[in-house]
Amino acid sequence: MGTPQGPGGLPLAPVAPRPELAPPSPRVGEIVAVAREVLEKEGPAALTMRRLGELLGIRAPSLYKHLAGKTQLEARLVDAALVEIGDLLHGVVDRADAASVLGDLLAAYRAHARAHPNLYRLVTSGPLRRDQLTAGVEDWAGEPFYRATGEPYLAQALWAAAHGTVILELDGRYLPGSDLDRTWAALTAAFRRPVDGA
Amino acid sequence: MGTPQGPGGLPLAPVAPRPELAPPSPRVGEIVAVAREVLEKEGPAALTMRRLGELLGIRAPSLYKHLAGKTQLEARLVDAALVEIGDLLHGVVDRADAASVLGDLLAAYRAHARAHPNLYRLVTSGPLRRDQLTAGVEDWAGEPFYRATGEPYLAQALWAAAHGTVILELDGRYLPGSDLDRTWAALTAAFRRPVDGA
DNA sequence: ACACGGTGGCTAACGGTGTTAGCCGACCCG
DNA sequence: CGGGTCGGCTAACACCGTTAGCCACCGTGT
Repeated sequence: MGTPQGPGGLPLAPVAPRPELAPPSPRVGEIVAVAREVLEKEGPAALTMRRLGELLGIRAPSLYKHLAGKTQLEARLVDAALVEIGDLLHGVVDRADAASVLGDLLAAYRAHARAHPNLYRLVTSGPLRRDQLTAGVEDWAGEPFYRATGEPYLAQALWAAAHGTVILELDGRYLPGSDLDRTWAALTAAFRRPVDGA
Repeated sequence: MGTPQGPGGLPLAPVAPRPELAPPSPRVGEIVAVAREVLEKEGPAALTMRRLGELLGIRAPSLYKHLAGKTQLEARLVDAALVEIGDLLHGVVDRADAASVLGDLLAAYRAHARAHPNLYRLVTSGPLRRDQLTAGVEDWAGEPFYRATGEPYLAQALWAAAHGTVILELDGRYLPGSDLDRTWAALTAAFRRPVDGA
């Protein structure tokens, strides 16, 4: 079984609908935007209700007039980030041909995570409160891996492997001096091999 | 290149020395033991200086007579856990033959993480403070992946993939209803393939 | 024109966290 | 018997998320 192909030898077309996020009130949108900036530029420890208030010219308790709590705020960030990464990866798969999908997909996944490490960590680590998220957004973000592999469990394994590889990179867990490009090449080769053969 | 084999067709012998943890004072050992129990049985949120003091019949500030701080305590836990998992995985590789190493190794890794989810999370997530750890313990714990693959970067990729797959499992991140055994089978197959061929 | 109600600020406060300072009793050793 | 170290204690600090309650403003309906 090779890479799944739609008409013209292309990878599978998307099947999950692109989710539409509920548009937040202007003030909420502003808060979420500031929160994202704080998270990305100052790190997770700085993502504090008081810090957000400070940047918004407001006291921390006033934030609760707009948001139910910090976890809901984080859910908004996760929501938006999932759509963003879903768009990115779908676009990559759209543009790739059967021979290069896998490498392109992994490269894009890695690049995005490295460009937004704190956001990536927020999205992917710890238990996920699905009830706080927009329905379908998770499927949308993960689907490119299915489009690239054509088999749901291989897709999950690929996604999980990519996640593991990138999160360890972000956290600096590899042995010092490692050439991470080679690690990624080894990972890509492992998942490409079944495609070459058979 | 197939699975690396030592004399008799076995996987590579260990090369990193098994690290010897500095024996803590009795009281420190007691604290670390209680901390581990709290972490595993009550979760990371309960791993609190005050909670530890309570269980030890002591006030939280008194803990600082024995430990430099919470991060050092966590480092002790990580240290011990790394040795433990290293022993486990080395033992698996010792007992396995070339055909089954990979599957056995991944199965053992997964089983250990699922048996101690909170400890596993502590060990593997977030930035690693190498200066707080016993030298060599990281190498020791990771080496079984090298022994099973014979190539350092393939070993890193395999470890990373295993980590990603298991951490998403622990955090309940896969789509509801997924048969995780199949995901693991897909992962194992991806890394076994290069061994079969060539 | 006036009262009303919602919106979105505010302060004060609570219970929780890790951590520091400083006190002091007990114990061991010279 | 004196002194030092060890290991407990209380008080306190700064910070966290969060709640309660107050109030000014502003748009709307009568």
